[in-house]
Amino acid sequence: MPIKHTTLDADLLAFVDKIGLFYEGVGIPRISGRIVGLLLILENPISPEEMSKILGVSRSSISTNLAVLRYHKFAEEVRYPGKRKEYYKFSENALENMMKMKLTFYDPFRNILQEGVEELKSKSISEDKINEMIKYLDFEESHFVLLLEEWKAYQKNRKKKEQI
Amino acid sequence: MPIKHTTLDADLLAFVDKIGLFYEGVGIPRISGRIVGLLLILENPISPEEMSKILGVSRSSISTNLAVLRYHKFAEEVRYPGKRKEYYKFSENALENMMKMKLTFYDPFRNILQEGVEELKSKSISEDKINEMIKYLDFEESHFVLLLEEWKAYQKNRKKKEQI
DNA sequence: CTGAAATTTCAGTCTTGACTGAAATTTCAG
DNA sequence: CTGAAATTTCAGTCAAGACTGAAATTTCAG
Repeated sequence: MPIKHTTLDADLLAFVDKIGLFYEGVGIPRISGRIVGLLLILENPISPEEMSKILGVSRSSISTNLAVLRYHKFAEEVRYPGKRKEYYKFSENALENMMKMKLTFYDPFRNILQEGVEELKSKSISEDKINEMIKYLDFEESHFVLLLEEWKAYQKNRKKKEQI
Repeated sequence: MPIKHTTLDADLLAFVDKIGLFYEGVGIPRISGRIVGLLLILENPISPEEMSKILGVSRSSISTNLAVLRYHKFAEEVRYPGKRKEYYKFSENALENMMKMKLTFYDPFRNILQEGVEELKSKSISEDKINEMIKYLDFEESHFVLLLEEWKAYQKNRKKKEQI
């Protein structure tokens, strides 16, 4: 049975808003950030309807922002049998998904550089700076692969400990 | 003596524009991206005046965009004695600087989370998701430190080879 | 199946911030 | 020092996109 969330303590709301501001500064809609903040502090899943009320934001805006959070696997849907409403929680593997996103973040950029170097060989351009950048991106990607592995291992280990 | 850059082959301009579009997609002004592209392919430093002409962008816009590229140590000023103009090149340590930026990128976010967990202890919030996120950020940062070290070592080694 | 309850979509508004041109300021060659 | 040549700043314009409310669509409890 889902829990009802009606309002939020001013301090908690402030916390949620700070996260929203950070998101905005990084070019991600502020409401997305505020939803993330909300999901972070709440123990139980919350419905879009409730988010709308707590954050003072239109229901439709919640809907579109949830769509992208869902798409990036940051927020996860939860359903309760007998209830028609959707509920959301902070995704189980949100952090792992976050890392995976970063892993492929520069792929399009790398493609541009790679194609550039290949197609523009004839022209009188300086290739070395571009090649160095490609090298750097590969370097970074390979490290993210390692980071991802280690994080997963760390998580697995941590969950084992919790069970004891 | 600086070299004059007047126009750019259509293909090269297309390459430069693609980089601009990637930047825009990531929330960075497109012109910044186009300047970076320009600096990447050119062998020799270029003046803001020339950038303005080649990119078809107002002189003032070049100026403000250069200011942020300079601030982030992506572009580097070059002066020629006897010439009043400034010239710019892709910064020598641009990639290293890029990495350093990433290293501190999440610091403000981490602070928000940390303060949140401390100040909001009394309230009935779920701390574990926040703590896990902090853990993740620390994890990522420590890996970036390693990455930075390795990149510097790689660079040093590469430069030694070149000298031979 | 049905229709009430919910979510999503979409056209329109509003806000933010990128870009421009003109004015102010700075920088040096002479 | 001087002033011409360059850069920077700033007010104003414009465009992109975040947010809203209403309409369309989807989803299930009954």
